[in-house]
Order: sequence, then structure tokens, then C-alpha cells
Amino acid sequence: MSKSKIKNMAEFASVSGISRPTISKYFNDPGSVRETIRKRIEAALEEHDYRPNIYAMNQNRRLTKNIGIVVPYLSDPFFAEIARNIEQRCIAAGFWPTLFSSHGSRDLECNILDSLRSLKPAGVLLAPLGRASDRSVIEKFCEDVPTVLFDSDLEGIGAAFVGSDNFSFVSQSVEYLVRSGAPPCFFEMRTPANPNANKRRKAYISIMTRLGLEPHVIKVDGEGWAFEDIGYRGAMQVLSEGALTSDTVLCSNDRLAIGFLAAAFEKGIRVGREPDCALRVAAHDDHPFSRFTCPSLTTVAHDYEAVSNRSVETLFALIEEGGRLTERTQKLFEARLILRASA
Amino acid sequence: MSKSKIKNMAEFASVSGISRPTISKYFNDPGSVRETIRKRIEAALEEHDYRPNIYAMNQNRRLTKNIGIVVPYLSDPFFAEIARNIEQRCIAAGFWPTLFSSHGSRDLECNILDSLRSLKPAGVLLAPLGRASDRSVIEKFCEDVPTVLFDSDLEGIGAAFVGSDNFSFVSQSVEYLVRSGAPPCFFEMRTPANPNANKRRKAYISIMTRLGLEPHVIKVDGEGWAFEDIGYRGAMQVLSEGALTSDTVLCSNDRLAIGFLAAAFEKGIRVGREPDCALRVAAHDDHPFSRFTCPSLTTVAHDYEAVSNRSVETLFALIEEGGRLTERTQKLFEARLILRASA
DNA sequence: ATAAAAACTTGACGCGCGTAAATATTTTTT
DNA sequence: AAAAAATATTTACGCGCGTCAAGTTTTTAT
Repeated sequence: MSKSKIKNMAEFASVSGISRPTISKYFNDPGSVRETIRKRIEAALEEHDYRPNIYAMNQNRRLTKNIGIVVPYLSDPFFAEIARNIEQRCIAAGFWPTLFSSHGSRDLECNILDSLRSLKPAGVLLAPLGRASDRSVIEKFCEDVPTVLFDSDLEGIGAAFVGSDNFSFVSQSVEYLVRSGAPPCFFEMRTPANPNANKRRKAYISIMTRLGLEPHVIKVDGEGWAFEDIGYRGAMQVLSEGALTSDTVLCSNDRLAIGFLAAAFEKGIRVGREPDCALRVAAHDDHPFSRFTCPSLTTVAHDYEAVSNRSVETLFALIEEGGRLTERTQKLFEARLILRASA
Repeated sequence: MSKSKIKNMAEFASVSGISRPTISKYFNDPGSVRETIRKRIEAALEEHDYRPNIYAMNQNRRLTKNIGIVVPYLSDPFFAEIARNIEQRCIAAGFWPTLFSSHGSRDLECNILDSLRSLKPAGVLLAPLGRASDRSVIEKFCEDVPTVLFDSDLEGIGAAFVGSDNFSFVSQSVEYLVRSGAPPCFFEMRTPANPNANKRRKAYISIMTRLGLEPHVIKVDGEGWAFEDIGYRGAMQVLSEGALTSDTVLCSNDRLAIGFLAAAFEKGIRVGREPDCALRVAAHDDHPFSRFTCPSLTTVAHDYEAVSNRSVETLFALIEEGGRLTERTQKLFEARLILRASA
């Protein structure tokens, strides 16, 4: 009722009639105090607006309840979505997640890890930039702070990796495209920022070879994270030159495909699996926007839920084990083909 | 060289040969100590890897260097981009920005403000949900914490508002569409989450009336933040029923238009300003993806830079003034027409 | 009912740093 | 060069909470 402001834990202890160490214990873990005591504390909490000072709390605790979430590029809705998912799970488990984006910059990624260090987090979920990452900085960070990598792997670094199986992406797309029409060529950036891109290219080549088909990789120029633009420009050039070796194009990822489709549209080239279409286009990731491309994009979806779930669970396990796991685990989830109109 | 670990400020003071209070002053504001002293501190910093404990720092400081950035929906690349911009400026000014997304949820927005309170931030930049916001919670928050609203205004709340001028958006789009073809009808959600949407509808009606034209507003069903999907479904229905009152459609925002264009494509309706096109579509916001729609979307762009710039500057001024400004200011930036292929 | 175990209370210390007062040193001004 | 102003140093306290030790109460087991 009174909702009187209370300035510290001692004061709250006296108004609630419970000793300060017990109150402290409660805030550390509400389950660690007896039922009756917990009820009394919670009743007092209703009555007397008090919240412990997080700075004083974290100062002495060896481990805070903070969790850092680092993604390479938050303006990509794919990462925004997975971050949201992870964030919610951390909150539900009583942690304080903080979200960071490297914005595609190596320096910024290093700075974030630096800041993160002084937050003394219980753990970190890191989706590294990949090729652009400063490996040694990340390696050193992972030695000091319990870290689970996700989305994009840096081999040997971090306590565990959770991501999607790139081979599974490509095998599903290639096999579908082959059985429903012409074998695809593979459309990608010349110097992909992300190691997943390399794995996808290798998977494409190996699957095509296994099927007794000749792989064709088309590499287009462009640096950075403006994938749509790179895809657009690359497609404009390839389509102008008639450089496609097949009427079926498999893009390394959906964002490139979004640019590709825009270019095809502009060129008046009909894309789709209907008879009057000149081209089929498919890709990987199931980006939130690929339902709304023209035509809607046939793609292969990450198991978002599973990846974020497992990442978080792995981190929690790591935290419980005191920051070290006996062995670096690596979990790859299968992808799922999404048939739409483009292929 | 030695890069020896130093555990607290006293120890660092002794190895650097400078008194602890001066070191403390330096970390608070490097410019507040004498040049020679600063050099010596920075030299020692090179030598002896030390960083002050942020929790101990923030515990006693009346004001931390934290800044909270809250956006309504981070999976929308528009907000991701503006957040990135704001974040960088805060860092450049020596603050610690922390990014939060309400994810379209009223409860989450309240929780974020609650968490933010215990961070004791120097200031907060808040883009509220709008209609879905709990006005009284936000109002109370703004009384306690120096807050600048941006993007979407809650009248009377917060020390200032910075955003784009919705009238300017709509006047540019409507005037262009009218002088280049048929007067547009206006396509929007029935119950828009964002106050900007209401202002745009009102602006549309007033501008059309001023031009001696009859306004036509088409409202489609749908709740939440899945605007593309709402636009798509709404357009499918409207196009099936032939309910359009004009061959020119002005969407309230780009994300609705992305859905609209997908529907038009699926229906085989050619969109654009060329003679063989049946429909023109334009919208507002210059969403990062609207360059890549099919056809590319004619839209009206926010002055991103100006909005984020001014928001941050206003907050810094507010912080310098001790958290109160004499008067609530409201700054609206003009928008800029972007001609593309769709209209 | 009694003993053992578990949970709580009391009292006290320490964490790392902000900050204030008194004093000493350096820099700037004249 | 002396006086005034600015800045540093020394010393000391306090912030709010974690945590420990010793003693007390409550719960559970026997």
C-alpha cells in the first residue's frame, strides 16, 4: 500500500522482519530460502517498493547474472530474430542479457568483447563475424569468459558451437532442384565474410559431383554486408552477359537471392517453376523477407528455435560446470526445404 | 611490456606514481587532469593492463555513463539502422549505450523501463510502441529518468521529441502522385500500432481535400508488427474484390507496400509508371529493402542521420542541464521523395 | 520426545571506488 | 620573483551488498 521508497537492503530487512543475509540469499536465488520466508519477503516486496542495487550486487559476486549476446550484423533481420529468441530464454532463466552487434566491423567486435569483459558476464553467446574476426582476440576472450559460439564457427574456439548444418541446406536444395528441373549453378560472393558460405560452396560441389553432375560456381564481386546490393549488381552483370550456365540458380543465401530476383525482374526475366518462366532461383536461410519476394523465394530454413534453444542450453550447462566443459562440442541442426514460387 | 594484472585502482595508483583520487578523476573525465599527468597515466595504462571495475564505479556515482536505447521492434531493419547510428554517437561521446527492443509487446516495454531504472542511466532514448504503450508507466519513467522520445511521439511525455514530419512525407508523395497520374487512395492497417500512421492518414485526407480531390482510405485487418503479411493479405483481398478506387495506391509505410507488391505480383498485376502497368504503388519510410522490391518502390525517406543526430544531441543537452529542460521541444525533420520504378 | 540437520539471525568485515577536507605542489599571472 | 590560482596528494569515510563465523531457531528424521 504505502509503496514507500526503501534505499537499501538493511532497511528492507528491518521493515520486512527478516535478516539481511537471508534477503541477500533470496535475491541471489529465490529458491534457496524456505517457503515461509520467501512468502514473507514477497509480501514485503509488494508493500515496499525496493530493488537491490545491481552495481553493489555485482561488485562482489564472483559471477554476475549477465549474459552477453553478440551478433555480427543486427540490421539483418535474421540475426535480430535469433537474438530476440535467445534474449527471451535468458530472461526466463533469470539472467540479464545484453545485446551487441558488431555491425560487420572487426574493430567493433573486438571492442565489444573488451566491454563485455568488464561486465564480468556469467557467459557469452557469440556469433562471430567469421573471416573478418580477429581470431586471436576471440580466442583469448574465450579463455577468460565462458563462451558458446553460434551460427558461424571458428574452429577450436569457445567451449561449444551450435549452428545449422550447411551440408544439409545444400543437399536439400540441390537434390530438389535436380529432380525437378535443370541442375543448378551456384551464385555467391567472391570473398564471403561468413564461413558458412564456404561450407555451402563445398557442399554444392561435393553433392553435384556425387550426382554425377558438373558443378558451376558463379562468383560476383562485392565486400561487406550489403548482400542484396551485391546480389543485384552481380545478377545484372551475369544476366547481361548471358553468363549463366544453367536456367536454375542456387544462391548461397536469401539476401543475395533478393538482389538477384530484383535484377531479374528489372531485366524482364520471368522467374519461377511454371512453363513460361526462363529461370528458377532458390537460396538458403529462409530470411523473414523471402516470403515477400517476387516471386516468393524457394529456400531452405534454419531451425531457428532449435539453434537458439540449444545455444542457450549449452551456455547454461557451461555456466553450471563452472565455465569449462571437458570437451568442445559441436551441434549442427538439420535444415528444412521451403517450397515457394521461385523454383 | 609486463602487462601485469592489477586488481584495483589503489594498486594502479602506486605503480603509476599518481594518487588514487587523481586516477579516479582521470577515468571520470580524462580531460579534467593536467596534460602531463594524463600522459603519465596513459603510459602506465599501456604498461599495466588495468580497467576500473564498472560496478564499483557506478555504485557511488550519482550518474552513470550509461545510456539506454529502446526501440519498439528491432527485427525491423529500419529500427536496427537507427539504433546503430545512435549507438555509435553515444560511444563516441564516451557513454555506454545499451540496446533494448520491446518486440512489439507492451509488457516487455514496461519491463525494459523497469530494468533501465536500476541501471541508473544518465539518459534514455526511447522510441515507444505508440498506441500499445502503457502511457502512465512511460510518463512515470520519464519523470525519474532524463528521456528523449524519438520516432513516435507520446504527446507531453519525455523532455523532448525528435522525429520525422509525417505531413511532409505525405505531402510529397501525394503531390507527386497527383501531378504524374491519378490521385492515390491510401492503404493502411485498420488499427495502426504507431501514432505516425494516424498522422499520415490525417495528412493524406487534408492534402487531398486541399487539392480539391476526394480522399479514399482503404483499411485492412491485422494486428501486430507483421506488416508485410498484413499488407499482403489485405492487398490480396482488395485486389480480388476490385475494391481499389484508384489505379494509384499510397501505402502508409514501406513494409505494407512490400506485402502489397508481393500480392500484386502474385495476381499478375503489373505495377509501375510505364504505360503497360495497371497500378502505381508508393509508400513512406525508405525501408532498407524497398530498393529491392519488384518493381523497386517509390517512397519517401526519413532523414535518418538528422533524426538520430538530433536525438542524441538533445539527450546530451538534457543530461548537461541536469535532466530537466525548461520546455518540452519537438523537432520534426522533413522527408525526401525517392523516385523508383513502382510509381 | 529427542537428536540431527537445515535454515535463520546477529554481528562484522571487505569489495573497489567516489568524494570530501586539509595540505602540498605546480602552474599561471602580474 | 612573488602572489594567486589551479591542480595534486594525503587521509579518511561511505556506498550497498556479498559473505563468513558463531549462535539460535525451525524443520526433519529417528
